[in-house]
Amino acid sequence: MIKKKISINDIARSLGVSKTLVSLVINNKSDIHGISKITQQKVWDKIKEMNYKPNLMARNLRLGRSNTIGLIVSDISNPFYSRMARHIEDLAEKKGYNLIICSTDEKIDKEIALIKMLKNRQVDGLIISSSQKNISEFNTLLAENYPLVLVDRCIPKLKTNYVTVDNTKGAYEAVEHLIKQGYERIAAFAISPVHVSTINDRIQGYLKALKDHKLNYGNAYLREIPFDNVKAAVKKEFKKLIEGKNKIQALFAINNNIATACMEAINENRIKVPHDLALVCFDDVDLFKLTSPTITAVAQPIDEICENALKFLFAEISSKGAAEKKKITLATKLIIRRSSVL
Amino acid sequence: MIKKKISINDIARSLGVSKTLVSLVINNKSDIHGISKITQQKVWDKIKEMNYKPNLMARNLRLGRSNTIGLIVSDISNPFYSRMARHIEDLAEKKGYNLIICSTDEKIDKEIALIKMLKNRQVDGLIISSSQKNISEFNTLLAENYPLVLVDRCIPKLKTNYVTVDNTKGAYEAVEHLIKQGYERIAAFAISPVHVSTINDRIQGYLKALKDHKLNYGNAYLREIPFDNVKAAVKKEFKKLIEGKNKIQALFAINNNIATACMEAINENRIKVPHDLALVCFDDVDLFKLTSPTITAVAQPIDEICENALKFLFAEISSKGAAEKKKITLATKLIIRRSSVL
DNA sequence: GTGAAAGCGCTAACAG
DNA sequence: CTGTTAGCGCTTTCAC
Repeated sequence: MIKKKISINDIARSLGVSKTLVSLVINNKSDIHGISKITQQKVWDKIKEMNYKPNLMARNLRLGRSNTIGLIVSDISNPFYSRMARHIEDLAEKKGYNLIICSTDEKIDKEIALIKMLKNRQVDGLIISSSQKNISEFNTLLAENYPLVLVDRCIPKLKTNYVTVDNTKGAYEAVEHLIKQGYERIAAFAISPVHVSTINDRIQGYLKALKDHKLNYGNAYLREIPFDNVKAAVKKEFKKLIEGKNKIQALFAINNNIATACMEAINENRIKVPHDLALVCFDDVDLFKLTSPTITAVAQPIDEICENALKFLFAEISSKGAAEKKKITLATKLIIRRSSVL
Repeated sequence: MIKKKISINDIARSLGVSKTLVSLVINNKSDIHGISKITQQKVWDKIKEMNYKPNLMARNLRLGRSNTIGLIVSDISNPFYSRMARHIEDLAEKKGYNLIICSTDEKIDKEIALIKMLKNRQVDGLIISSSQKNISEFNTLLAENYPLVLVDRCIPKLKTNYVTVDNTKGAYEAVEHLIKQGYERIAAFAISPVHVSTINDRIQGYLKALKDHKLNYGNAYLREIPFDNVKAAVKKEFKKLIEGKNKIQALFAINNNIATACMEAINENRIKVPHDLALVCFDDVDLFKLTSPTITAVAQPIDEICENALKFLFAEISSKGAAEKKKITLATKLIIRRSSVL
């Protein structure tokens, strides 16, 4: 059995003092309360001797906080989110906060359940890359002044903090780059749910680039890949698109997972990139510079995203949700590699 | 300001009943206490009406648990660990547990501090891929019957649960594969700290394979890359090893990060793989089948690792640390790709 | 300089 | 069937 943990009471009793005194010492408030150095030392000695550790759950209950922040993303094993998680972890730790990480698999209900659960756990603030279509859950959070910042995916009409990148522009630049290389029939593989801001914005960027450059086929080459069946769906659609008279010349993958699946489809079909088909992708992943060929990608400033998100979140936390809501959109960077340059 | 949260007391008062009653209803114990259906319904209605959410921190303090498990790894953005985290998250969630994820950057002191912090937070159990050299911290945990399972990296002499893979054999097979392909001067890039069981075992596997096949240069081609400077160090060592008369013919990268760095070094030096140099790697990553060339890798059964780890951990939790300590070593699988086959 | 007492929100033993 | 009471471990106001 786990040994009975020793509490502040045990320290107090064995020292013949009150637990108030011990608490004051522990929390470095003994000086302002004028507690003698001698007593202070005695307390510290006893704490060490008995190997006392404060119970943070009790402290937090009393203080009405948890020193925990919740991070909700679609899938923590996606390298984009795991890099984000890592950076957030580091920044949070500096302020004494820990991170509870939750994945939704793009399931709206699961996301809502997770938000509720984290609130019930008294998490001090939430960082969410949301799959939500409906904003009512967030309106509730806002009405409660719950510290919240949306990252990656945002909901502009919502009066809350967010930090994202210019997805439309990033996609536009990627597709424009393809056009300038002479490619005309450019397909795009989006991922469901398409209502998510990042995905939708990237689609808009794609469509706008086509239009601005007089490629008038609209969304004829736009495909939506279901989140839970990426590989199979990509393969199937890919096969269709590379056949026939109007077969595509280039492909825009809307995120790193789609790009990876595209590369597999490309290899299976023995397509030569960029000779037979060019590829660009939104999201950069370390290994994209080692694939064959290396993959042109739209890189996001992950560190900056996290730094801003936490700055906003801590402002909310310290103001109890009364901070001015800030919205920031960072720039992406197109990294041109071999998959799009003949 | 955050609105005053409503508590079980508010429900009880507004219903003119005791909070005991409300608590019983909430916890589905009303039937065994014979509380009338009518009263039950009234409670539920009021809960909905007032939008009451139980404060889990208070409940957990009372119950002496947190429904949280701590996961400590060297770096959550390493794909091996992020995939592990994801799977653990899913399994834990099914049992109503959440995950606090912490990265150590291989810093022993940080790991110890994190263990203490998580204990103070009353985390119900710990899953650790430890960088520890000294086992005293774990002995303390064991003496306290703290639910613990080591994953990935283990400390065999410790009487605790662990689940790992046969790193020695995995490395042996990888290196033997190289030898059978005719390569003789095979270097290995390990990563510090080398005392970590997985790394050490892989080194032993490498050395044993050399020895068993009469390659008697011992550790002449073994290099240790510092964890916090992988790319630069790999490049530097790589350059040295591919020059001169005894230049190497093959390279064994001890984990996925090292492999990635090796690939970059290979490209920079315009080395042709596998013609000029073969490469095998411990850890498989999705994108390794898309690199140029594709990379031969020792794959670990991540899902199985996690399933066992959680099975052990929950056994500890439910028995309050009195479960029989289990140790399991799973098999790896060598996935042969182009980087090692002429 | 120090202590008593209240209370954070919850559960559970016991009483009736 | 329902309520009283105690207490998880901690902080903090107020009193001496």
